[in-house]
Amino acid sequence: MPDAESGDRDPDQEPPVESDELACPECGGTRFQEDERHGETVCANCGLVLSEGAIDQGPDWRAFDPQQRQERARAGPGRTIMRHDHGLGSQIGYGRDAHGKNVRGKTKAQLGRMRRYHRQATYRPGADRNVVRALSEIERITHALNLPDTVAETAATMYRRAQAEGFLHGRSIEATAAACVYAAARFQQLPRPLDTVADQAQASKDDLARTYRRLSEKLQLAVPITYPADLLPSFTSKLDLPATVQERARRLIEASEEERLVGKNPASVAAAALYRAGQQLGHGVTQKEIAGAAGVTEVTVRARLKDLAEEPADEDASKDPTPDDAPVAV
DNA sequence: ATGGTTTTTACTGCGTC
DNA sequence: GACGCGGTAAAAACCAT
Repeated sequence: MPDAESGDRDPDQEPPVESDELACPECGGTRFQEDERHGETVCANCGLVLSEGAIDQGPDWRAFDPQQRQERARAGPGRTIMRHDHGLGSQIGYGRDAHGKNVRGKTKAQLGRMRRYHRQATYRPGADRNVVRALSEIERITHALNLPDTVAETAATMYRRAQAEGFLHGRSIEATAAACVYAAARFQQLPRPLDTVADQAQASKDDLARTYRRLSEKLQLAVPITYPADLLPSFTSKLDLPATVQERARRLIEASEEERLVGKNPASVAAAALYRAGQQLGHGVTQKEIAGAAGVTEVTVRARLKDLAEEPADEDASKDPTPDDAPVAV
């Protein structure tokens, strides 16, 4: 039976509910203040500016058909962290001036020179080329892990910070990029196990673990701990289990004694919970399958089964009031 | 480096299909 | 006999100090 206070877990930790999209990379806080005037989002806890220039990324015009779209478009795509120049680079075009007239002769030659200088000035081969490589690696890993673009963006921000602080010296871009994705995923409560990330990355697990550790030290990342429940969705979809199993697994974890689960690999806890929930609901998966999905061994799953509650916590009545109880007007 | 804890590896036995 | 499951012992990995 679950104890009375099982409803509110981790009393010492702030409940990560205020913002379900983001946690502050500095302090892990999840409460944010919007500074409209400056267009900034600021962590309410430590004051770190999380995003600035929070401009409306969409166009300021509307188009109702492709022709209007063509006519009204003035600017290129929106600002994005996923380009080495944030998508804001400028280019000097060919052939025509601002009035649409052809340019020739002296002016044309001048434009050519300007183009060359511009290119040389804006595209710094060293740093930017590496950023380009890192960003494409971040994007690749993120997608391979079925993580949303917001994770890639957080990872990209982290990577830039890492580079700005000289973290890259003597370290591989690939491992650092992967470490950023791993950390960013955890920040957004969409953790992936370390070895799952390593599988997709161009780095060994050891390499990734070491790099991640150093990275979080260097950037003072307050990465929130991984809750087993956060891993459930990923495993559930891997095994094609119904949502009811996932929900029951979540309640099984809730009903368990917390002391027995701390320090244990959260993936193993999630795996055991899904296994037991599946059994109880007649959607049996084998220990082998669930262990494979979670990246642990069957032995470990069995060990966790002993730590896990036998029966799920009480149904959260407030969440979905059962229609049967509702008074029926005749 | 060290020592405590957790996880993995390897192996065994039992029941079921 | 193959498979799933449960267990154990020892080695390996991990982590804080």
